[in-house]
Amino acid sequence: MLPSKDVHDSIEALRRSGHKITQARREVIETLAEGSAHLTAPRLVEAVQERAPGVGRASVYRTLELLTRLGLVQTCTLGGAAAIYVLTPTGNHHHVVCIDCHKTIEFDECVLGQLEEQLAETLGFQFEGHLVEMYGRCPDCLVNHLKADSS
Amino acid sequence: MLPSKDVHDSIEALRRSGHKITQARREVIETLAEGSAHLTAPRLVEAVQERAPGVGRASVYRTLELLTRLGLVQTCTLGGAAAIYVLTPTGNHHHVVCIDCHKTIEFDECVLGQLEEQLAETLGFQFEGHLVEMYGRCPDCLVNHLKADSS
DNA sequence: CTTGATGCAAACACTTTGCAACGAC
DNA sequence: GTCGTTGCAAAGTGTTTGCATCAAG
Repeated sequence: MLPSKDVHDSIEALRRSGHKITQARREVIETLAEGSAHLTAPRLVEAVQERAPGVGRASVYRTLELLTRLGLVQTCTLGGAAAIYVLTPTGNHHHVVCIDCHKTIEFDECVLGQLEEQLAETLGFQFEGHLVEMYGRCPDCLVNHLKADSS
Repeated sequence: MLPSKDVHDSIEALRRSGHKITQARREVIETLAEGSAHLTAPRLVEAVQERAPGVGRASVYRTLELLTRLGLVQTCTLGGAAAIYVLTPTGNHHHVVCIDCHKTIEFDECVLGQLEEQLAETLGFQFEGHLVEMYGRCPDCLVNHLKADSS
């Protein structure tokens, strides 16, 4: 996998905010960027240590905390109870999640610009990003669900 | 506090899906409904046990799992790492969160109807609800942030 | 060099599970 | 009376912290 734009942007942002670019941080960022992973913290630890066995659990947690604080990573739940970490240097993220099989699809269409303007005016907020999760049933699970209902 | 519509609706949904209405479940639902609480699981346990000292930790967790599975409760993160449980019998929830002081505001305006239709057509999903979180700085924190920048 | 960051291990916190007893229906 | 549900305590995971060492700038 080529070093993605997200990886580069995140590292630049880290540098600009006065933090050191260490191997541990680089590995965490690259792992997050890989195949738009939807990883919980424990699974991220696993994945990072697979690429770089030397990196400690604690560093992964500390890096997540840092990236989250800097706004480079967003957390979401995809309907579950565990936080999932997503690299989002742009600040925005949009998911469609199947409530039965938990399949997750990302999309880009964003209709929130107007809402953002409106809320900025009403509340005086200055927005930096947003997260949208849409819950429903995918075509496959929809069929099974309807079957189960009519039994 | 009057028994809210959300409480009533949730209990009815529980009953309809064939589950018993126990005191533990009632307490969890009422606690979630109270003052539109934004509680993590451990804080929910505390809050429930304050009203009803007899209710066990495990029952709170089991009730959360059940309510989530039935779609009566949604989880979100408000930008943090811990899941927060929100009673949403309607399936939808919208937050504005300050990334500095974590103040949270709920709003109702929803511009996602059109997007929902569009995605339903493209992906074949049937949607049951959605979650929106908008991250930014509240007016107070915005002032402090700009001050800090120019120092 | 300096100082922030790291890895480790231990402490701490959170969540799940097995099971006998209970209470909603 | 039945069987789903409960509370408890113990087991199992996940997360944080203190500290000596290391390496990025």
